[in-house]
Amino acid sequence: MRSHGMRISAARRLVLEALYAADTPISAEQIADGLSGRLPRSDLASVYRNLETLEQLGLVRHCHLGHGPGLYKPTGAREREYLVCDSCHAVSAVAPAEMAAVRALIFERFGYEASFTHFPILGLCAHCARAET
Amino acid sequence: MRSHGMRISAARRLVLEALYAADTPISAEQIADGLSGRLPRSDLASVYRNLETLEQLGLVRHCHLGHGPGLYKPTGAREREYLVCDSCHAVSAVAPAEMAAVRALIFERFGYEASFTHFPILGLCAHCARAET
DNA sequence: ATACTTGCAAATGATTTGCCAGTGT
DNA sequence: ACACTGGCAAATCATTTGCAAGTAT
Repeated sequence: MRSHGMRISAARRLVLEALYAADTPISAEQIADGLSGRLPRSDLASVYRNLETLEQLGLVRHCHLGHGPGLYKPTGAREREYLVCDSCHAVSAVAPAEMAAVRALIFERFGYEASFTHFPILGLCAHCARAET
Repeated sequence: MRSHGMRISAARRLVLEALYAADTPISAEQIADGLSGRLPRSDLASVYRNLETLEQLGLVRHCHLGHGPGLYKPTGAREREYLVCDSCHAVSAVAPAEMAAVRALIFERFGYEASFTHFPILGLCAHCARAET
């Protein structure tokens, strides 16, 4: 982080601590709220500014799993691809390896190097598909 | 439309005309602007209200192809699934049949009945992948 | 006649920007 | 010292809601 000419401040550290403390992607507001009291709160505008900076450095990414606010997560080993149910809105996070065959097929058919880390695959989950009929 | 107990008004007709006149999904604002003068303009709030009503009746759908506003399109025969390039933001619209194998593989692996009509498949298109190196 | 609709204004939610005081290096 | 940051307020963008006046049936 310092290696990018970036300074280390309390607010900055808190953003990263919140992201690493959470086990799912979280919103800027959750970070500013200190994860409901588990960490000190900080200013929402600064959180957004820091998230943007950290994202440009490649330390953070965000995704959109539905119609709510953007959700942020740290980059690195824990990378996940998402499936979200249209009906019950349940989120399934899978390791990229599990998605390899799907990505390969998309590449073969369309020439796209796809990833489902930003936008999820939307669809009916098995449970809701059964319930629909 | 009338069959759902819905009244036919000028504003309502304009929303549908705009959607059918466009050959790609368009934003509520483009509709309210009368497609840059090609149709009469109308009130943005009413456009949103009508889009919501029409969507509940299943006559209209919306999608999110990137970070801009939601984009609306009429339902029916012209249904398309989308791929969007992360780098150049080009949008490819493909007929559902072309995506059948991908959807089948996702179903087999994850039990999801996926569709890429609301959120697109994001990835690097062939051209940008080559350029990135 | 009556309930559904519109248009305008104001509210809301998410995110960004301006500015000046504070602080890391 | 100096440029980089934080906090607070205000601006912006997309969308929703309240309400009085207008209109389809």
